[in-house]
Amino acid sequence: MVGRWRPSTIIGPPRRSPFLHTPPSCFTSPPTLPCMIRTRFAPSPTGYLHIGGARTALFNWLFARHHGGRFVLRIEDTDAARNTAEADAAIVEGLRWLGLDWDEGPDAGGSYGPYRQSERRDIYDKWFEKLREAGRVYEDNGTWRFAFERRAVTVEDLVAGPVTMDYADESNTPDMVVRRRDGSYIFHFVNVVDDLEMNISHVIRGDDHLSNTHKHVQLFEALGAAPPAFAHIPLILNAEGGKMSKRDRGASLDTYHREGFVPDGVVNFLALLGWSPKDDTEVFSRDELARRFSLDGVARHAATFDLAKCRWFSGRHLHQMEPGALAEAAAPHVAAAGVPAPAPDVTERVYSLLREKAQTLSELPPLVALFTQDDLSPDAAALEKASHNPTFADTAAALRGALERIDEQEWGGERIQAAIADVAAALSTKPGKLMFPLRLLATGKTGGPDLLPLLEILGRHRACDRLARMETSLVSQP
RNA sequence: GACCUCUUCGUCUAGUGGUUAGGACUCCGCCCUUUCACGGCGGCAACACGGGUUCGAAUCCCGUAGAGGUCGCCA
Repeated sequence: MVGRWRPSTIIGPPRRSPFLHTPPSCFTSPPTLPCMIRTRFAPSPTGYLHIGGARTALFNWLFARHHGGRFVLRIEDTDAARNTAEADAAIVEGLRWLGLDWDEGPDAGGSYGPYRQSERRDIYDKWFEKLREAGRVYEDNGTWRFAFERRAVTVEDLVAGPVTMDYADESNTPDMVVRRRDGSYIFHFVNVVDDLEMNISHVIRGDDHLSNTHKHVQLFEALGAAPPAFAHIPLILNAEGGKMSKRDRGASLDTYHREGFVPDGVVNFLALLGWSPKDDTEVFSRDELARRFSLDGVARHAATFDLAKCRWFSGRHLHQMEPGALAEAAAPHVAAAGVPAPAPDVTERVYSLLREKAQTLSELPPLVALFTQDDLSPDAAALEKASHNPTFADTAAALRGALERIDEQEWGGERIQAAIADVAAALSTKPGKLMFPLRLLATGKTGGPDLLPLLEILGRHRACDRLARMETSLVSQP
């Protein structure tokens, strides 16, 4: 495809063509080596990391990692009025939680810093002077406007393809303010200067910047630089098909953190929201995504956010977690729910039993409670099941009696199973028929982890104690 | 309003002139099972609309409608 960027073909100096932007240039030498891919995520700290921003960051990260390039974090905090340190932290925390590590940034250093726009004033002044010397800006009521070339400009977008804007039509494209009365600079200018100064090779950003790109290309040209390659990724829409706003559930990334979504699952979900591997594979690790990611697979159309599917991806990744890692990840949620953590010696067993029962970490506390809380009371469904079983009282008594007769030293899955078989024989029924009543007695729930291992982990004393208490609650029903 | 972009099951998507339009989530049914899940099998469900081009169009062209974006001393 014309204008598509091919690493192997980029070997000489940048091509200069003021009105047809052909991406990208390779600034580095020696020219025989493929040029360094450098992408950046440039959020404005507004108090939270938006789900769309998170995906933009992800795509930039995936592209850089795929090509062995560098991923840069740059904070666009030129609007002092609404930027705060806390807002700054929210973005960093969000990216860390997703596992998107950056090679250069405010806290990571790098040779293109500083990485906060509020600290780059001198750099902007320098480039603005260059613009003035070139006669491309003029003063207007105290501000400084950039004079566009009044011609058609075509951007070869790596996702959208060629997009032409006719700058001869001034009504749509008035010369833009680049410098405010107070001497500060506006977004378009600082954004271009920073991408230029930081040697960004590929600008991967939201579709909402597609129309801005023609302005940026003109700015790059006026600054005497070859523009980077551009790739505009489609926006994320809310469940109603409208633009995702901060009011929408799930718009802020920390929601997923708080609600116990597994970060790998969220990454997987986000990657497939607008990008396709072009086959039927759905579940990817972060590394697999990086290996397979390509701008060719990025869709042109916006995608509607579906929380249920995100939950499913979380579940798929949760099911694959090692019990120890799962325990660690679940611990804060378990603690927050006021549920005691399992004893260290049984932690891995507990979590390997619970692993496939949950899709998110926040579903785990009530399941962990089955192992660590003895003052459980039967839920409504359990009460109903027991009350509808005319022989429940007899069965319960027999089961409790049989388990109580097991010697402390012999307590274990096999011995319990034998006891159940004895009761089954005495009651002329099948052992399998007794499992459900026993579950009701042991947990007060109609569902849950494997019963025998659960009883084994509980130990004879706690198990029998529960049986007795639960029998009272379940049998004394009207 | 002008300009730019988009439009395949409810949702995420595959599909680049010839397919029974495929997969996934959700939902429903069955199987597995000591329960709940997991898993397996099956089902419901889509080419926005109208014109062309073509032997043949989801795929190419034109138009219409709808949606989104840009047009700020916000980013």
